[in-house]
Amino acid sequence: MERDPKTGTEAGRRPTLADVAAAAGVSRALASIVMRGASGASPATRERVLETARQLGYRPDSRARLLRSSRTRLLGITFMVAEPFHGDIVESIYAAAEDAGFEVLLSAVGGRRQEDRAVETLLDAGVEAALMISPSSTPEALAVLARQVPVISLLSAAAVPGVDAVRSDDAEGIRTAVEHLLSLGHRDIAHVDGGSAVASAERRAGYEESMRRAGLAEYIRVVPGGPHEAEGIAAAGKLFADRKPSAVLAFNDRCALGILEASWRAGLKVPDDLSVVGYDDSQLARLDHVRLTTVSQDAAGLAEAAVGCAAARIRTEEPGELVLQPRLVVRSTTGPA
Amino acid sequence: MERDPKTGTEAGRRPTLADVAAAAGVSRALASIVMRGASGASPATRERVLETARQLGYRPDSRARLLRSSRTRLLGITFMVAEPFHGDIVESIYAAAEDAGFEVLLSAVGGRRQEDRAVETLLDAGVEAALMISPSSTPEALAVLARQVPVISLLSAAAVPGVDAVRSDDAEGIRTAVEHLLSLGHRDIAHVDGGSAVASAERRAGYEESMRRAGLAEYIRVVPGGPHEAEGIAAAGKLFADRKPSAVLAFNDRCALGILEASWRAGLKVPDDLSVVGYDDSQLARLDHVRLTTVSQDAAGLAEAAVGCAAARIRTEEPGELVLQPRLVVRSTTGPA
DNA sequence: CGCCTGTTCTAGATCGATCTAGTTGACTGT
DNA sequence: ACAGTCAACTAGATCGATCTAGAACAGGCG
Repeated sequence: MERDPKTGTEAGRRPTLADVAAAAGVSRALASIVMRGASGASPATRERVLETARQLGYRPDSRARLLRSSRTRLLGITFMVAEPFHGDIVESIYAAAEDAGFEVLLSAVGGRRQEDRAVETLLDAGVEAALMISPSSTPEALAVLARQVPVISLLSAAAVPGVDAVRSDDAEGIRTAVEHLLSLGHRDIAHVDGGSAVASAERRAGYEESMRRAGLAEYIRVVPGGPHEAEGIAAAGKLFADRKPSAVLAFNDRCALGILEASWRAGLKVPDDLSVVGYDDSQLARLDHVRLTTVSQDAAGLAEAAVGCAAARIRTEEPGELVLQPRLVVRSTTGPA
Repeated sequence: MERDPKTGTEAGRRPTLADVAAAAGVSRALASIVMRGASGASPATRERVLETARQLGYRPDSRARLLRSSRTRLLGITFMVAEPFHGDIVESIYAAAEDAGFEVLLSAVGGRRQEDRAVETLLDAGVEAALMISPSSTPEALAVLARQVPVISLLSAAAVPGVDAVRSDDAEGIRTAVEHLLSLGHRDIAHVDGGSAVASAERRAGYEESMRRAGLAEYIRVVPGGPHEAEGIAAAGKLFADRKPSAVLAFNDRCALGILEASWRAGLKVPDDLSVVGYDDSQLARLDHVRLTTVSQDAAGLAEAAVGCAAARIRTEEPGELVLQPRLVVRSTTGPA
């Protein structure tokens, strides 16, 4: 077996804490104290150990660390690869988790792979909490899960005791969108809903109430839609065939994109002939050629709240439900009536 | 501490292998043999141990298993959350890995989080190989990485010794697309390239050669583009202002989508006034309202090849570069000239 | 009966870290 | 000078699995 004459450790193998300790002339325990920044080491030794660690290229083996300590500092996330907005949130969670001193483990849901399998993988890896984006499991399954590990549901209001939820106030989001359209002089404002998707009911209710409060009850028109482009297109077709409104509130960005495409194909100019508002402020909405006016769910804010919520739960506090205020982002798909 | 009278293990805690062994009346070692399906246990004991494990709801702790054994059976993947086609591949890798007996660990690249950080996380978790989708690291960085762990580069031909590459034959893919258009009677076929994106040069070269070979050298027209919708739109604008071709070959699906949108907005009918071909066969292309004719990179095939390649590398030292043949998927955006 | 072969099973070391319970030695106050 | 306090450090147990080496026991054969 080859050995590095300087360090005495085998070549090719990853250096361990014991190697660092031996090279620095201290015990493993002290080296451990230094590596995790705990108190109990003199500044001089600390410096020396850190320096030898750097020289050897030491990186702690997370498996061993996790095995021993109960605090794994690991957050698990389940998400759907096909959902752009999930991707936005995942990116923000990485940032928020890093700031909070957590590592992140991802587990994708979709296709052949079901949510329960995804969560199981995370648990086996030893995560301290599971952040589930738009969980599709039954309340019962979530409740069972929540007994093993703190569970935070993102984007959907989990009516399960023991499961915390972080989401934004959908009714309020829709209200700001309606107000924006009103201020532009629109009155004939239709809504394409999300069908059976999560949060669809809340958004529809928000739309209806906002319209009524503005004295536009007679203009209320809800067209059945869904969370994907195709459903937006179909809904737009129905809408145009019936009576073209001056503005449409879509269930989400993808649905709005469908409406935009249907408009272009029908030769309608946006926003001159039709104003369109989406929901989510996903990457899609921000693309140069779309520039969709949309209600921002503030992925960064949601992510930060979710990570904070997880951290609180791990400390055995009781956070419960957290509702963020959404914010309207005006871009180029809305204009005067 | 509460104890379950039946099993003798503490309530609330996850049962360990020792608990199972005690409950079944065998040694830990034997229980281990049974759990991992190794030989050396009588059928009767095997059955008994498995049954008690099931009753206790035992799940092996992967951290402990991984710590001890060098075979972690863990594959790491780096990918970009914002790329739909990466999502397709990730889903397929999950399936392929499961069939091959591997677990999958995801690490997202993008935004604040760089590729080297993402890979480091995977290494710390103990993956046996790293599958990097469209790696953006420098060849030097990849080479350094490859000395620590088998690295498989997906979608881009890594010219780094020690790094295996799994990709599809881009020139061939473009060729089949050109032939499809020729058979429909098209002659004025333009190409919107991918700018500085990976594989852009290969596809452009494939286009030029196919055109020349068909005796259509005079029709060769390459418009600078890029891998996103906005760039497709801009290129289409330039193309239509100059002289509208009868068909366009886009660098990828997102670029093709941009061209489609520009066409709709310009009042052009697809495929009557213009045929459009994409590349990737991502989810985007399959959406009902898009139905894009595209060159399929066969995410499932790539994933399977990559996982197989990783498995081979882990066992020994062989594979090198693997090139798959792409396949044209004809949908609704191409028609007779 | 004794020797050999092979199967079934177990004790104990081990992976790389953390954590508990000390030990050591310097410094303080009376 | 002596007990008491505190910071700096260490030995050894520990987490939950795997793995090695060898024990116990069966059956087959001369």
